[in-house]
Amino acid sequence: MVDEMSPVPFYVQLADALAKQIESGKLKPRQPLPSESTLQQEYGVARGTVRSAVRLLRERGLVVTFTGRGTFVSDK
Amino acid sequence: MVDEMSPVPFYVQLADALAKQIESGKLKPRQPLPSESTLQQEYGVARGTVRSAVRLLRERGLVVTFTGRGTFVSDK
DNA sequence: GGTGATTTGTTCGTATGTATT
DNA sequence: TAATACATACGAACAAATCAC
Repeated sequence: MVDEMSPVPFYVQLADALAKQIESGKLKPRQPLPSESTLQQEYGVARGTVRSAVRLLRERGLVVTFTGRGTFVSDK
Repeated sequence: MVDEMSPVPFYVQLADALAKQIESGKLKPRQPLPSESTLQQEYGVARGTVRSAVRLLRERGLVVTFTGRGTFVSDK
């Protein structure tokens, strides 16, 4: 879930949470992230918020996304 | 782009620019306007500003808007 | 090959909050 | 106070690509 009281935007909180899972090895290279719909439900946010978070991860080079397939942890 | 120094609000400048393209025939009846997101980037303004501009055009009967599809130049 | 479900991509609709003028 | 402008966040509809069967 996301911290409603934090001044940090939800999409940044979510991006940070996912980045942590990637850096800790919980999500490994080439492995898929949960789908947008799954992340929506797990974190209790709207799809647009999930997409903003994933966009950040993409901009940081942590993940790559393919239409119709999903988003995957980048190779290092 | 929009003129930061002008006393005219951004959304009015943008509406005028689009109206000009419609009246000049550069944007023809039934043709779609650029999306809100495209106009944001092209003119360097926020989405709310784009929406205010398009609202003006709608009030003038120059365009019609459909959810999930876009905004189109009105038939005359 | 075909159909339906899943997943991401794109678009507009709406509401709230903040800052500035 | 009111108008402008930006950012965030929700929802809805539709499209394109892929997958499962």
